[in-house]
Amino acid sequence: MSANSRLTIAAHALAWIGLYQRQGHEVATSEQIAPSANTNPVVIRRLLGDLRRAGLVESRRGVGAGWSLARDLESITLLDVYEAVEPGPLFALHRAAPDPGCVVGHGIQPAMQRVYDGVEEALRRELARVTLEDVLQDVLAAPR
Amino acid sequence: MSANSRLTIAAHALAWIGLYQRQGHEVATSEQIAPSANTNPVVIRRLLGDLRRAGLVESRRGVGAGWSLARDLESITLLDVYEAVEPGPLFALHRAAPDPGCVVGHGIQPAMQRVYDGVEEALRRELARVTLEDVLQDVLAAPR
DNA sequence: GTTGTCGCAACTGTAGTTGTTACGACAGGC
DNA sequence: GCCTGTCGTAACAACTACAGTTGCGACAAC
Repeated sequence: MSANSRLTIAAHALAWIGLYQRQGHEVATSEQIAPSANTNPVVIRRLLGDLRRAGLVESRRGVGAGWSLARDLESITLLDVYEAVEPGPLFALHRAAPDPGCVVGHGIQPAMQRVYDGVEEALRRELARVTLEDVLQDVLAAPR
Repeated sequence: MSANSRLTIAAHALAWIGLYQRQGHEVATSEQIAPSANTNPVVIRRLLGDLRRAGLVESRRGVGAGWSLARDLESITLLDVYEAVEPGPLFALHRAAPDPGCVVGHGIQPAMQRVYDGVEEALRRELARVTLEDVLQDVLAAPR
């Protein structure tokens, strides 16, 4: 289906900034992060812009500018990141409204919406269980 | 994100066939189902073709042909339908492989894959809880 | 004023989904 | 044998989403 990697790249950028700051640096630039994720600096800036609007990171402009975490990695869950970078619902209802004169067409949308609400809730619970600190520790524990 | 309605339309078609058969008809045609879902018969045939490959419906050709359920609505869960019509994973990893020389780039993919496996498992559990009989009953209970 | 970086708009390329047309394959009725 | 209705499937266009790229203005430190 979607094959959308926004959440992956956003988590990558946050873990990178967190690790970089622990090594004593103040800020990280999109030009530093981009090669690690093998993408373009503008892609990083777009995603970090979403995260800034959600209050997860801060940016400074001018010479010596860059990005820094607004909250600890322990306090940021993947659900926070997901909500910041993924706008729409997981599953869509009918693109064009079904026939309201048909019994099925009339009742199917609320029925499916209830199911989809439950599915999204389960997905959110699962994402909320993992913090970015967990992700970073898992990354650092990877075999060389 | 994806805004993909394949699961919705597939469930709609199955509920429609199930209800139609309970009204005493042998088979339903894609031309009958399509107007109820407000889409094209070929879209219905494509989705029902996926469901036939998964063993959920059967099709007959020739005059008087059409589609019929291969299993009871009670025994078909939305997970069965999801697996039949949705090919790929929910979240993708990096489109281009991250820098293996960077600590984060090296360890991020297995770390995120573990998270995504858990999320998909939660989604599957949730979809498996709902049968198409549940959906049809919910549809029939909708206010007029 | 020079420099380095973000902020953002514009455009392209690629892929997935949907909608549509067309036509062959098949099976039943005449 | 021919006609008819339906599936099966290919081909194509339209639309959307995301990724990638370029360009340039805004801003702040020096």
